[in-house]
Amino acid sequence: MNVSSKPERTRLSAEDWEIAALHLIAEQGVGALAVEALARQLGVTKGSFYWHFRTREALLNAALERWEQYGEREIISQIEQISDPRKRLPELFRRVAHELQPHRVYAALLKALDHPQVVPVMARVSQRRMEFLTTAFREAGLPPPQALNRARLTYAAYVGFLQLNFTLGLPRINHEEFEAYVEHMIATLIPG
Amino acid sequence: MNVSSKPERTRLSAEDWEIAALHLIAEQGVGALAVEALARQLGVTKGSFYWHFRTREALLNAALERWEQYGEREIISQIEQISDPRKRLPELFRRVAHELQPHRVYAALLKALDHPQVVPVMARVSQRRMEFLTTAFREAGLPPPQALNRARLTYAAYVGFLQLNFTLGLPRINHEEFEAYVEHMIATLIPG
DNA sequence: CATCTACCATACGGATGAGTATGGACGGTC
DNA sequence: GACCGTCCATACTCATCCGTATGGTAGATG
Repeated sequence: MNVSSKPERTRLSAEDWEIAALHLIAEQGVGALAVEALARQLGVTKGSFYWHFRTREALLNAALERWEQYGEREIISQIEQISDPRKRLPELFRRVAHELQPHRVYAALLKALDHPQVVPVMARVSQRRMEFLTTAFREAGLPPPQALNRARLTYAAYVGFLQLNFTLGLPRINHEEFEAYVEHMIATLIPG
Repeated sequence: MNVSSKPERTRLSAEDWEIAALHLIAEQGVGALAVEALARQLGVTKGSFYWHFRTREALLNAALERWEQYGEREIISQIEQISDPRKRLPELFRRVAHELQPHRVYAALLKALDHPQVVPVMARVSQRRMEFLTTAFREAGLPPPQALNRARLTYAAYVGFLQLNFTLGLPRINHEEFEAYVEHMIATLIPG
């Protein structure tokens, strides 16, 4: 469970590089993903990297693919197991609000949409979430066209919150105030 | 009315560089702001740049200051001249939705919040807009705490929409569908 | 124990971009 | 028309980072 400080004389695998890359992306963004910096952080040199990957692009693609496969879908599948459809959306809102850590990668990738490699990944992920939101709003009682627009509005609020919070830290909001904000979101966006 | 193609043998001023920098930021982001690239685009070389500015950072700061001073505040002051407070918010929503071009710089800066120079600028601008929104929601009939949370929600939706639209182009939405979305936002977020 | 393979270090080449040094062109001023 | 300040070109240096070439080591295998 060491992070980076110890020399830790163990050989590395491609997975190690991908995971380390995702951590670095989450903390410093896609632009900070440099092979020599990553190598230093892992206690090795470039010689190691270029044995596992052909290029820097290859690492980024592999990390993105890993994130899309493993780092996702848990929340959606958990919410889907809630029997009462009307309780799903409030629960979704509260969970996302209280477990923001897994969303750091998404927030970082959101700021890197000028890199052509991340666009298709983000398009797929966002599309899946949007569709999930849309059906959830339909099940909550909204007619189809309104459900789609409400999903758009909700997802935009989610994305904007990530930006304003992680990187700008604008709301400058304390804990209880944040709870009130979440409940306000629920009352405003969820019908019934 | 030439843009950049003609040699155009006129001397440049610091303002010219700042304006060109803002255009480049709006189109390609802060990361693409390189002095040699800007010089080529303006038909000169680096020698010109380093006469007007001491460093690249200085140009970025000057461009950001210019944007904060001139490129802003028009919308807010226009909206404030609407006599009926309850008509201000719908009008604000519709104007912002139909004049997205001036928001490109804001969207680009939103993705560059890891650069320490842009953080204070964005903090000030976002803070001003948030306060304007908060009072607008109060004037629209919301009690103060709810007005603040509604402003947070609205501004997050605005920021998220910029991200999902300009760079991801996710909604893939046509014109009439977009109009319906704007009206849905108005109906959902504005009381009364 | 010899060897082979997976993993890594070292040392390079090449490209890019920031910043510096210096000289030249051009218009206004006396 | 000589002079001077403004604006720009040219030609460097320096640092960074990607990618390559090549040799070395540690553990498994026969």
